[in-house]
Amino acid sequence: MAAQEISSLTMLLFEAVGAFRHRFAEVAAELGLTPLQARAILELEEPMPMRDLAGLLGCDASNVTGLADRLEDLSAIERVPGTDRRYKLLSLTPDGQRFRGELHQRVTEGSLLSERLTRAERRQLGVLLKKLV
Amino acid sequence: MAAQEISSLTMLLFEAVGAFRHRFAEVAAELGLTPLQARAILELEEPMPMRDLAGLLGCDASNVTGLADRLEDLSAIERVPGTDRRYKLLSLTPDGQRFRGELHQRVTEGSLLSERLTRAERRQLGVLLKKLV
DNA sequence: TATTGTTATACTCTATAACTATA
DNA sequence: TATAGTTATAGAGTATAACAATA
Repeated sequence: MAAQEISSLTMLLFEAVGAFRHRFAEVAAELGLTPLQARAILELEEPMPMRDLAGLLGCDASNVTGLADRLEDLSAIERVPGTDRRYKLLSLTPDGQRFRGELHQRVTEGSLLSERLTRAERRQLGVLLKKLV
Repeated sequence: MAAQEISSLTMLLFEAVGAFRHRFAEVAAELGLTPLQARAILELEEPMPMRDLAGLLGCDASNVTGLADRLEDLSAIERVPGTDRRYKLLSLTPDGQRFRGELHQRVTEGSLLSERLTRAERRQLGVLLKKLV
């Protein structure tokens, strides 16, 4: 039945992401980062307003203040003024870029995505997930 | 490049699950449950040892003690002895079954999984996620 | 010895509400 | 008025370590 199907699939999604969450937390910890800090660094390919980062992280904007503070303490980012003076853009420093490169590499190494899925399946998964965000 | 692909897909997975997390938290709150309590109730289709539930929830077994305590306070579950006296099985009560039915229904209503994906795509997503857990 | 569950604890993540500054 | 960011706070989730009971 359909109802069962949807909620079972929702549970399955939660279970699946759990495995990634653990591995990701390990990788982040190896670099002295919390998982959320690591996610932020990976999302900051380009400088972006704090509010946009909150959107990508799926958390309230108020939480990004402290997150950005700690990333500044780590010399990973800096706040740069936007054209509109209300905005502060978060921009990776050279140290932040190095964090980002390390994260990319370590997240990739031994990922379930490469161990359990073929390239075609990963592409398929990407298409499906993009429809959901 | 492959490295980029894997970590981008990982980030996408985190972003996608975020939308579900918010909706799920709302539904749980409507019933006076925390998201984790709601997940536990949905996982407990059959009675299972506390440790097994920890596995499904992706958290340390130590956290299930307090979780089970609160679900007992809500009359949603009871601890029943297993054959091996070390085990305690968590079993839904009639109240717990009602919670479970409500959760199934509300999680399904207006789910992104039905709004954004076709039936075939949901089946596809299910196959891919099962390979990852 | 090994495994299940419990307790205590500390840290991380998260939302809400009230605030300031800018538009 | 509306929006971006900040601050303070409380609640939820999480792992670690040490422990008792059972196998």
